[in-house]
Amino acid sequence: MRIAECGYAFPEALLEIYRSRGIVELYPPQEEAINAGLLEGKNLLAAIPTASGKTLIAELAMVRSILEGGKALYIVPLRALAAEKHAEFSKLSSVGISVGISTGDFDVRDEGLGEHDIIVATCEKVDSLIRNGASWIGELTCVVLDEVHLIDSPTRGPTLEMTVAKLKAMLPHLQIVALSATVANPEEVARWLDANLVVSDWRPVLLREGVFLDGVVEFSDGTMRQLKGGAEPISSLVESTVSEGGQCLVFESTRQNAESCAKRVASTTQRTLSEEDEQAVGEMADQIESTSDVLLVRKLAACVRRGAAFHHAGLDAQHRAIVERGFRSGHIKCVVSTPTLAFGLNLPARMVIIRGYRRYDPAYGSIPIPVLEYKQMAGRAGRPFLDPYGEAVLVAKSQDEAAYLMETYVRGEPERITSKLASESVLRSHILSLIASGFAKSLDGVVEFMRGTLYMCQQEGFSLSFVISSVIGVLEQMGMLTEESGVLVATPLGEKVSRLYIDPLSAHRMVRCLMSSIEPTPLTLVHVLCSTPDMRTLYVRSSEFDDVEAYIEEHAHEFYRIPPMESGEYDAFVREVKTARVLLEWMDEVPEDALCSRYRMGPGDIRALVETARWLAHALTELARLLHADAHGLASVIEKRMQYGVRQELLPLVRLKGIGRVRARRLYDAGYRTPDALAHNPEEVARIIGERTAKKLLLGIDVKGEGVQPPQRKLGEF
DNA sequence: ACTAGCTGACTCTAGACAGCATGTC
DNA sequence: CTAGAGTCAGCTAGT
Repeated sequence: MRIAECGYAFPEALLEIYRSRGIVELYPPQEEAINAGLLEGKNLLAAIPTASGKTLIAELAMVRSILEGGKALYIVPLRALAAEKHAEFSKLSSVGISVGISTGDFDVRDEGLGEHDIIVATCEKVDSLIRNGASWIGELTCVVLDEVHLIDSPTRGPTLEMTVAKLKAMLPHLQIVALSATVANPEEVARWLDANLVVSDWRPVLLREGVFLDGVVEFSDGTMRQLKGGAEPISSLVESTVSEGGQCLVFESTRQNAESCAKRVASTTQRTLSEEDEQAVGEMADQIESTSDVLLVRKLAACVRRGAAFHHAGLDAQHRAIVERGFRSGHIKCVVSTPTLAFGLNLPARMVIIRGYRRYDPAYGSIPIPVLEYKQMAGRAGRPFLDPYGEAVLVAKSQDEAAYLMETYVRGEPERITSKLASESVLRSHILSLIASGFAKSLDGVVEFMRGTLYMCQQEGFSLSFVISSVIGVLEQMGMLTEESGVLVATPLGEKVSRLYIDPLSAHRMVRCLMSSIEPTPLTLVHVLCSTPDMRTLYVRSSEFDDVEAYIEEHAHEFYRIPPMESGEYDAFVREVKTARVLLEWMDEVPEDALCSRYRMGPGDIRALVETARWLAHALTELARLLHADAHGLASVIEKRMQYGVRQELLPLVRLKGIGRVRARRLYDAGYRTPDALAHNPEEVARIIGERTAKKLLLGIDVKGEGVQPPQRKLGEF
């Protein structure tokens, strides 16, 4: 079927956009989706492989919906994915469709958001927007759920499920288009969504899957490939692909393995670099080196310079972006990644090598990854239009293991996905929000609402009411819900907690600390943040244990509560304290590279930690305000100090655009304490922070003392 | 007296969403 | 539904 003959009269301008991208004929799964009523507003679940044209299915549905006068919402699981989709849909601007994005770190102003035709957002953000009463939600006519199989995740799945249930309750005529990887039970999910189902394993590029053992790859179709012998397994696989002009993506299970593998592979890729590659790769390496002195970053630069790279969450966003761009442009020949890339961005390669098929899980030890995850990774192999085929290879070390891998993964079927909603810890937060936002007014109301969830579809005849009533009881005890003449309502505290989007238990911890008699210090408050379930605490190595304990003893009077040493809580407490200590050092201006080497973390880890702490510090400040607690002032200072990583005396300076923790400290030590003081001595300021920065800075300071003017944004600076 | 090299016990392990109001070195 | 790479102390054999 041609896109122009799909039975819906799309405007010529849109067809022209598609033609220019080479899209004329629809892929078979896309045709099936249209036959299943996609363009008649029917709900649809498409369970099809990566790269088989999911995005176009969603796009056509959204565009149709908008042409009929509606509005569309595209829900993704990751911020990086939101940015990617936002960029992609922005191409529709030439047909008059505008696209907005809303995630925690990037937001096109909230009121403005509703004016767009398509809005891309993470599911947590959508939930938050609903809780905060964004009015444009009511205008939606089409919602796309990207990567719905995420519903299986114990941590993130329930949010998606509840958000969908809320949307369905608010908008009975909403068209839902769900996109999923191949799973064992798509019918169940389709039934939940009341959707027609399209299942297909069609791919635009041939995919061969196989297992590597002792220099030979055995593919599932029975063919074998002998590799040039001798070399280390990954290098010989990389060699075979790269020498023929392809690229490789390697999945490892730990960061350390990823780094050392990238280093080994780099000596192979180096030999294949063309002159142009060398030039491009050298520039990227210089760019990476210029940003940071951290050992990890230098290692990365060294790999990139030789045409390989590693990719994991210890790198911060800018480094990851350089690696991703370098790989897409073809100059970086091989990327070795931890699971960061398994779910995240769309980075296809001719060959995907799965080296680490086991993953450590604190509860079970080392366990094999789910088949579903393997299929996701393998599906990355083969770039449409660019590669003649794709290959996915698992690496085995013995005959037995090879047979196991072939059986389990290559020939195996992916698992069922199941709702993870029925746990008290996730229900706590969601039940509070149901009552605070008016979706339910009683125990029965909550139970009734739950009928709209996947959980109730999968567990028919099973009741959640026991857990729900116990959770309501807990929320009442915490003072977040009360019953007034038979109707459940949220207290002002409960209302606030729901909007702040934190776990009620986190809020409860904060409230108890704020109401206690202790005279709080920064450590007291930062530790409370670290003791909440919303904060992921750092691992304490056995070699660090004594040190942290000594710190606890020294600061014993500053903690709101110290669990007894024999209790099961004590280990968790030690982790909280270590985490608090790192954050306090950040707020005391310890340099990034010192933190990285002292605690064996990467810049990305620090950024993530600080970001979470700042979010919780904001919540703490708001709760202190609500409760008129004495600690409000201190909490608010901590929130700002956390944001910038500075001592209190730098706060006036750091508010200025272009001035961060390092420059602010230099200026302060030179005697400049306020923005005003800077304006009076431009020459010396220029000497301290450099001329260009100083010029940009002084443009923003109004000498007459009327404060800071809106900054002039420079285009194309990056 | 010193040390390269080996052995075995022990250690350690992936990722990433949310508020609010604007911009690092 | 519990692995495997890395690290380090302690030992030995060789210089």
